[in-house]
Amino acid sequence: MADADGGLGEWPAIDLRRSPTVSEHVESLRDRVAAAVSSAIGSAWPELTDADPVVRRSEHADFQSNGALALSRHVAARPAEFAAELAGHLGPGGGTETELLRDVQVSGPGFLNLSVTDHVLWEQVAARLAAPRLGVPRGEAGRRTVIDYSAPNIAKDLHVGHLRSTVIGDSLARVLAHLGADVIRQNHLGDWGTPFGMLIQYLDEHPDATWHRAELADGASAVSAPNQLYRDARAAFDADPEFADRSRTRVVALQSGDDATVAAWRDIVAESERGFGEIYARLGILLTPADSAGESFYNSRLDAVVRDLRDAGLAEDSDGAVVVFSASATGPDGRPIPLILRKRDGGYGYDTTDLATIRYRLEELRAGRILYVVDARQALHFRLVFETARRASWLADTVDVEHVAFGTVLDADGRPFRTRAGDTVGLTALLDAAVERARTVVGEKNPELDTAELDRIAETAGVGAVKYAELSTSRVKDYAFDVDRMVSFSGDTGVYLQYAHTRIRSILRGAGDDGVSVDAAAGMHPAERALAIALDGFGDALTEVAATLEPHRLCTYLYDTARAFTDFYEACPVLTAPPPAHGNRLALCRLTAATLQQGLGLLGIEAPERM
RNA sequence: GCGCCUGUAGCUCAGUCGGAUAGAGCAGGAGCCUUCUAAGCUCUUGGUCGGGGGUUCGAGUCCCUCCAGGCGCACCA
Repeated sequence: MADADGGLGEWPAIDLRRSPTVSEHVESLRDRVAAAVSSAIGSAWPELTDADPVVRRSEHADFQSNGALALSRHVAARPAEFAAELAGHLGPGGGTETELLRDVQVSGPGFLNLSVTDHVLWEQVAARLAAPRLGVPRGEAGRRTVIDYSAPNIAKDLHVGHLRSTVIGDSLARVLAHLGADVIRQNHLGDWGTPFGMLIQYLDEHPDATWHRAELADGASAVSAPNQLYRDARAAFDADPEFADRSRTRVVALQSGDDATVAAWRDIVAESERGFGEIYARLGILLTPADSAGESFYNSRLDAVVRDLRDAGLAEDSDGAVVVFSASATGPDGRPIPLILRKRDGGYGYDTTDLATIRYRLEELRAGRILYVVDARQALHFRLVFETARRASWLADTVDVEHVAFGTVLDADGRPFRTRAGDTVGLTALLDAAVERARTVVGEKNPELDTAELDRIAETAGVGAVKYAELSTSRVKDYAFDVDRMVSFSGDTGVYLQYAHTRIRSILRGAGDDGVSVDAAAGMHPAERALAIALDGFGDALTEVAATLEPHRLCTYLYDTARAFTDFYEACPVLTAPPPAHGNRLALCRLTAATLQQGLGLLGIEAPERM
């Protein structure tokens, strides 16, 4: 399993013909080019100092600046004239950037096509290989970030509906931590409420029920055992009104702290958490019981939430309940929508609990950023919770609180998976199907693998395929759950990335342990250029993920990079190349392998040595 | 009724404060393994970017409006 930092190993020291300054942060070429253009704009038009030069990757050159199109009007020039003037302050024959830029061309209505020198590209490759963490900036350093994700219900199986929150939240935790954030993971378990009366009462009346993992026969799924208990108890609850009454009495006993009842509750929670732990381990999810802060954790804080909102004048009595009416949202009757702090029967619901979570994370965890990775259908709920927290002055403008929403998982018929209904696809069954498929494919492609390694690779590929399928599409859209597509191993899939990585490792094994020497004076094949430029953008991609909280941008980046490598692989022999191409290409291989391994690691996906 | 989200190739999806002929994958068609792993590569077929207005040098992207679908809106969480 990859560690929190993506599992990047040690790399041999490299020998540089022309040694650049080795620093932890290697500024990306895009940023360097942008700085050069910005500087040229400032020297040509002092009033435009600090204007955005709008430097992007380009199909027509290495980069392009679109700044002239928008900026020219500020100095009463035509865009093309502006661009031509700007070009004169850049590049060969112009300014002082001959080292960075080899070509500057005005094109179209005022685009500035910018190409960097081979020299500076090789230097970037060498610098990233030499730098810790591939030179990625620590842009999130010092920011304490709480991430709430996964949140399964005790005594129920994790199913496909939990997959998005779990996988997306985990990847965000990894990316933000890698960029230096102080990440605190929170697993908001559904570990409290009326179902527990039913479960505990059922156990009390059926002492012979076998639901602990230790009691199960070999081969039975320990994960499902508490779920079976839940189904049995539910069936009894629905069929027997007297049992239902006894269950309700049991809920009261739990809430009032009855020793035997609480002990039974703890037992059920602990057993379920062990089951979750098995799935998390298999999926490579970082969550541990230490990250659990479920509904029960907030019990002792709920009274204070109600009291303080009352004292603040925000809460009021309504129909026997205590509520806070929204200042911005209205319901079908035209009246403000309430958050229900205390129900008419005196109980608390999830409105109160989530107010307690945000308060705890602000006041006790001292968070600077709080992320709730939760289904998009909860959007209004979180809007009201955040609004109330602001009105109560718990939440200041300096803290970033976001509902990281994701679309609903639909079944093959386009209907949402129901949490409460049975017959959802369990995660274990899904993973087993993916791994089985992978086992077949791996066995065909690579028959000489022994059984143990075949099993290991199939697990890595199958689990990776499922996770990549969840991560590679944009968050907010609903999506149809399709097992066949998920375990498909061709095209834009996790397996493609893993496979690209293994091809590189194969080359590196063939090269032995030689140190890599980069000759920055050497020329570059077009495929080498494209690969080097792609590799240089790793930090930019990660920074974008941290800002947008969209891991699919990292997937897109890695796929593009793997494709660039594949082009290079087809066009540029490595082991048989003469110097200096041999060393330079080996350096590209090393950096690509490291970038893919690191990037996959930040998605929570392993990068195996062989497949 | 109000609010939020979505609408891009047959299917699944990308599309970077608005940028150059709208890109991938899958599926369909034609090729490529004496050469570092063919889970790959090359070529090819396929588009009124839901419709209509507007903003400007330029709109899939921003604004307005309509259409279609999904979700949410008091005591389940």
